[in-house]
Amino acid sequence: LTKRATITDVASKAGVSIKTVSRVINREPNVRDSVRERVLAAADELGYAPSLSARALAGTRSYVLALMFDNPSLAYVAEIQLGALQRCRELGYHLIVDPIDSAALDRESLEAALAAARPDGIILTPPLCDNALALEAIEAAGLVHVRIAPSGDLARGPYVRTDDRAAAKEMTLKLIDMGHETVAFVRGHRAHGAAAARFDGYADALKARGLKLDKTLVAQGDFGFDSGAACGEALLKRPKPPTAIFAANDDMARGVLAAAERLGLAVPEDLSVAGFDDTPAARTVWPPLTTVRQPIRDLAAAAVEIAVALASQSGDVEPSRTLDTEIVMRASTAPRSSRG
Amino acid sequence: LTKRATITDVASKAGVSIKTVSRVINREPNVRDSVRERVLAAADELGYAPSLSARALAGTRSYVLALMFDNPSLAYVAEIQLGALQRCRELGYHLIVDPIDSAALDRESLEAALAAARPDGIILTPPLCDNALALEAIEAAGLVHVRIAPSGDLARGPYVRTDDRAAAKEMTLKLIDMGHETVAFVRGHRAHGAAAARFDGYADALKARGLKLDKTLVAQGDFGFDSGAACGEALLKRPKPPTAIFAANDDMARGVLAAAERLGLAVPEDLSVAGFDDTPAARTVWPPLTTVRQPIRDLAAAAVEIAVALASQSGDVEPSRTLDTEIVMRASTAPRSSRG
DNA sequence: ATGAAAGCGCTAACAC
DNA sequence: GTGTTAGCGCTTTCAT
Repeated sequence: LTKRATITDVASKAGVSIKTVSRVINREPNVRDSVRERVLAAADELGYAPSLSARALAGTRSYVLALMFDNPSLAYVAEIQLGALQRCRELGYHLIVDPIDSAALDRESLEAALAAARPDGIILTPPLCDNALALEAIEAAGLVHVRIAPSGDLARGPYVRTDDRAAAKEMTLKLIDMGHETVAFVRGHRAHGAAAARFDGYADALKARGLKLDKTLVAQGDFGFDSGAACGEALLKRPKPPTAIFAANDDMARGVLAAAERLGLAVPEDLSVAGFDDTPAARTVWPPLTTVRQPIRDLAAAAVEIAVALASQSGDVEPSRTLDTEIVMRASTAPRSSRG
Repeated sequence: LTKRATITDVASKAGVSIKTVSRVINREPNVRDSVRERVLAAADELGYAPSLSARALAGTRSYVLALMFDNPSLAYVAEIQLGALQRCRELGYHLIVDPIDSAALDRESLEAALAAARPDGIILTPPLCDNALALEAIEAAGLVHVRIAPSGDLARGPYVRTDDRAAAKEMTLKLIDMGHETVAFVRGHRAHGAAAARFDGYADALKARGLKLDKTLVAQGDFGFDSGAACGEALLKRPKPPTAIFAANDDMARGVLAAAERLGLAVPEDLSVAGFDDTPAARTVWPPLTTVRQPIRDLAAAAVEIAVALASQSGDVEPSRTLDTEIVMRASTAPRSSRG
């Protein structure tokens, strides 16, 4: 491994002082264009890349962002990571990932985790982003933090999210407009903010079409596959079963699919099933699930952008953003048939 | 954010020089026990944690390990990460995760990725750990690397793995000993080394029970769900269909399950299905899959241990390890019934 | 608009 | 067994 070029190498090659190189690298003002170009050329030729360690040691920033999560969904976390990582690279930042055991969460271990890598900012995924203890510790440490898809308390600080309520409304409307008069809903975990928003969207849609909310058509799940199966079975065993079931996430929708199968119902001929999230499993299950796709990577990338901007205090960024979702129609839904 | 304690603070508090503190922190010899304890106590009281940046800048180690992967299975990568992260923390190391687009892999981008964060060592997951280009670049950079579950070329360098061949043999034996005379096999992707090992294990088992390998009972898949479904259908449509199908991974086993369902076969009454990997989906599919569990976290943790030991040249470590697998019996397999 | 000098917190090399 | 000194590559502060 050949030794890496340093700021001194670049400076002498460009015939300037290291401070000038520093200015150029950090996009600071007060450098003549001609000098700037010369420095840039020298840096490029030498393959110069500033040393993170030296920068962190000398300066106030660490050029590190931490992604903290306790999300049980591996697929979700993996997508978040990918999106965050990519934008971090583009911005010259490093990302450390920090799985948190929220069951054993205490102030001390949190502070230890924060102290370990002195990040410039923290990205929080749900449901950790709604954890009071975590938020308090981070705020007390005075660290920049950006929440991804927080449940509520939007005023508390920067966040990025999608409009789950609007998306759930749109999906429900699609089902109704396919001719399904009875669209049942399987709610998500009570503690999870997205669960409430998605249910509200379902209710919005019924209202918009002049249908009234039938509480016996709403089952309480917990976002897990098993709860979806149980809720699905309960709903389908009713005297007048629904012809469409909209579950608040894909895992529960897969559970509904399993229940339908056990009861000998054909999907989508006898029953339409829709999910939410567009997890990888939504595509591989049979029939493939109609669902709502969230731009998970984009959410993470946006969170990184905001965190970096906030940490470097570079001008004013919009500290929060709401991104669009997309409905993905697949084979698990169909217009209501005469059989249904 | 209150300023962090430095080595100087600890030194003055303990009444020694900073070098002595350094010795204690780095577990170097030549410190009296009484002094060591005094230093440790002072460090503890001050909440001292050495600055990564300063260490990296001054020393030869960076205290950073890189986890490079291009594995399409999010669940696998997530497990690997968890295991690696945990051990890294215990060893005072940091982990940076580095998703690689192996389709667009070239020497230049690889070197850039390696240069970006000057890690002390690299952990490679399959199939990246078998990528000649990647290995060459890393070796050329003179970096310590540990491969997780490499296909072959075990002499090339340190690795950790499980004995897939032995595990597949064991699973096949279980199926045979349940009374299944015709156990079919769905092979994994040709380029993936584990695929070959698992098939070999299947063949070993047949041989061990004096059965001869019937090539028409072996289907070629690619580790994907769809290939499993296709292979399953082909196998089950044979004049004399197998009563058990062992797929080389869970995704394909789920495909086989889907095929059986479409053909109206009950699992496990008409057909036993087994997979490999114990992915989360193996538990949530219906019926839950009998499969082989790999100690993925342990593999990652072992890889980290080896990498750190190698990077710090601390004594001699066994540079490679083979960990045990475990067979998980679930409802997708049953003794051969009269119906089968 | 540019530069000189002083550290940041630690390890390395050598004293004692 | 313990301490001293000189950097590592950068940012910061203050001159010019």
